[in-house]
Amino acid sequence: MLDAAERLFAARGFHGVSLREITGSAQANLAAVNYHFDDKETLYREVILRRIRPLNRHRLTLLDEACALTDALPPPLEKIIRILAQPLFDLHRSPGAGGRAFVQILARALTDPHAITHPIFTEEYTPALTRFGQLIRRQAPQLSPEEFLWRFSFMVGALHHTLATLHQMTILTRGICRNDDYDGALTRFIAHSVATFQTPPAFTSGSIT
Amino acid sequence: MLDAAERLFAARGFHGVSLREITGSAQANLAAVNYHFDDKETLYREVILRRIRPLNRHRLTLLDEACALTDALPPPLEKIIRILAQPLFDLHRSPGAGGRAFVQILARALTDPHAITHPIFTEEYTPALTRFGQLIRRQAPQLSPEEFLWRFSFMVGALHHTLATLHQMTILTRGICRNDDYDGALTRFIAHSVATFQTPPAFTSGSIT
DNA sequence: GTCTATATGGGGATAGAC
DNA sequence: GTCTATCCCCATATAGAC
Repeated sequence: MLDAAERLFAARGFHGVSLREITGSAQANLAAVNYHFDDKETLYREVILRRIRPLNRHRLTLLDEACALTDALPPPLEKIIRILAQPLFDLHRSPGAGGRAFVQILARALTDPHAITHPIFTEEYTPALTRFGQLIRRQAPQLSPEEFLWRFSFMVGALHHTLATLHQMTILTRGICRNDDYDGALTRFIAHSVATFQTPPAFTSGSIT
Repeated sequence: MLDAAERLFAARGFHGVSLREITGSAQANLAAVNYHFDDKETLYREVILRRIRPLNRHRLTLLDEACALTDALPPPLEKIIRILAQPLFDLHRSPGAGGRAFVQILARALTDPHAITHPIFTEEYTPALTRFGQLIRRQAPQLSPEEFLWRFSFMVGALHHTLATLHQMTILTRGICRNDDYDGALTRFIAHSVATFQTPPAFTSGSIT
């Protein structure tokens, strides 16, 4: 049931899917949704929470392990960013369409402003991102806080956009980049992000102290 | 009418808005939509086309002018990327909420897979992006085609994600980056993207030339 | 041409049978 | 607990009055 909902919500969004389609696709009956979950919104929330909590737990565990290895120092940039990104790529390629559907929902939620999902992500996703941000920051002390945060936004955008469009890379690039080239995409994303934070501060045409 | 539709579609998506809300907000009556446009989908298309066509015309004009200045050579990277990005930032800050709403719709459409918008963007937006890609490519000959296209995807993601989340940067960064700092965001995006294409191929953890 | 009134279908939610 | 049948509302679209 959650699987069917996840797939349909990913494809057409919250308002684009009816409970009838979901229960039909899950070979359950209509009342089951309102019995097991309270209503459509709660179902949507459960679809997301089921994935997002283990995802961030997993990431933060890896991050703690990496921090333990380097003792007082933050882990290398390359490692932090891999821990941020790899679990998403793994979800995307995991068996069944569920992981990929979730990544689609995630990418959409990060750009949708007033979606029902907004509070969920503010509570469940942004804090984990912030933790990554803090560690990366310590490896990029040459950047002003402002400069750093804009670049962090660029990185987050690149990551989620790339995951959301991964399934059509073959067609978009006329076969040069392949949909299923997870390793290529991940490796290049990591290198790109490391460079993002290592590039020296640019000439600033305003504000900066 | 188009303005009202644009604002509401941006906030809640195609399925999340009813024609009643649109006509109510535009102080028109319900039947007007079906008279002036054929149906809801056509209205949505018109909302998008009204902005996207002038946007890309403007971009391509600027690009042609820039190419004319450098004769046979492609314009500098920094200039190409500014022409790509600045019109979107300008739209975002243009008077009224319309431009910002459109940018929101654009960002969503680029990550939504099966949305109604998909064919529109394949026809009206991707070709312009491709043109920019070709010119940037000539300024990044050291990259393999594959490497180049992944990085191009990162850049496109960073751009649209940044625009889609610009309105909440103040809150996300606790005041360090400001919602209305268009110049700061644009300048940094350009510098970031130039570096994206100038970073040497193979994975290196050293600093950038 | 514009708007009122309505047709027609589908939506979420639920009462009550089993 | 599970499912059927139904309630009631709201959606889009349109026919026909002015």
